[in-house]
Amino acid sequence: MPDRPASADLPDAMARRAAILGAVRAIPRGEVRSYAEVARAAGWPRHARLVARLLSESEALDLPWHRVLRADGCIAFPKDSPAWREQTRRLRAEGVSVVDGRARRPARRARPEATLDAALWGDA
DNA sequence: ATTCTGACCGCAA
DNA sequence: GTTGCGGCCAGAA
Repeated sequence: MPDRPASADLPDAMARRAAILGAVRAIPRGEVRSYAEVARAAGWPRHARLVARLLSESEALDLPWHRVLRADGCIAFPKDSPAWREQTRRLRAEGVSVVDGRARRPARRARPEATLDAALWGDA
């Protein structure tokens, strides 16, 4: 059974693409994910870079691309670039706290009684 | 085939 | 907290 020349893995590529775009669409408003998290959720760990590539291509596709950030919480674009500003704007519009191009995660507060022991063993 | 590049990551220091 | 570096994957030259 001959030929299926060079691109036997084209279907594979399509599957990855579909899964990844779906994973991006699944990010709820007001939340953010890293490229690697999206890749994992899509079932293709180690493909964080592919996520970035697909997002850059699918500009026309109406995706919540702005909810995807680097693993350190920073916007992936160069600081102060047009895209950088746009992403900041969109995130803030959804209630995400962005400081200097970086999304702040909900900070855990350390009240006196909220100690490690309290968390583990209960303080009641 | 080899090399370069990119909206990246994890981990050691 | 930060930086550096090797690792990773896919497309273009």
